[in-house]
Amino acid sequence: MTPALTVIDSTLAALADPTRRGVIDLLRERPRRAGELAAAARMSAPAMSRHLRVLRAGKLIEESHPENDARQRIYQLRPEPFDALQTWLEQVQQFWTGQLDAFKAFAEAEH
Amino acid sequence: MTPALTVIDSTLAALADPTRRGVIDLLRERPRRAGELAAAARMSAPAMSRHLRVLRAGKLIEESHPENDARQRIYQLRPEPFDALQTWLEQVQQFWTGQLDAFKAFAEAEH
DNA sequence: TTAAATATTAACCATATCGTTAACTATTAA
DNA sequence: TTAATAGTTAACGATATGGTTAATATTTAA
Repeated sequence: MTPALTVIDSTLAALADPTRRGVIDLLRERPRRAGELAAAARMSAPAMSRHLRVLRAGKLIEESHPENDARQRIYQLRPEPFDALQTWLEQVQQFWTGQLDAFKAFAEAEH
Repeated sequence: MTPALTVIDSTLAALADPTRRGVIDLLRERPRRAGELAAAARMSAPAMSRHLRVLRAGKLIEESHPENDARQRIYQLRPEPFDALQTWLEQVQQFWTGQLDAFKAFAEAEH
């Protein structure tokens, strides 16, 4: 069993949760504070905090502080894991061309 | 919180497990029997059977019987969920162009 | 300097997930 | 028709996941 790359493992694990995909959707528009995200998900701050930790660990988001208030944490998307996932997806999708090849070989053998 | 499409929910949930991604990788080459997949994953047949059920439920794979032996079940990949996932991924990745727009607007306001 | 605000980590609980072995169904082979 | 084969479903246990509230920094405001 070829182990799929560990990189996309944390990415897919992070994306498997609907709350975290909701965060991704929100961050597509613009960076947001942790509190905003918790409110948007109608969820306690600690619960969101842990989701953000998972997204951070998978490097899907990054954290920063606004210059005026060091208590707040602003989160924004990072493109790399999505790029890596897309690369893997494209590989998988090539199975279809492989299917064509297999059919071609089958037709050859058949003739 | 915009709920991300339910379609990709079962897809991502299915892909979040490394064993199931291993199955996907194997099926990229060619269709396989349930028993082959269990052996490749060094896992009991019941365990693999349930992974296959998850992949089937998400329509990532489909089942068929060989014409000569109706006991066996052959599994092969289905492209649709991967296509849907790629579409979602592309939408997410457009956040980057959005970021550029935001920067442009910021620069305008700055001038 | 004391209180409020922002967010995290800690502790806890309910449920889901993933593996095992045992039991069962369906089909093929002896 | 009886036994073997291929696979699934059932039952169970260990661990992971995701939510809650309480406690803990840390920074800002009064």
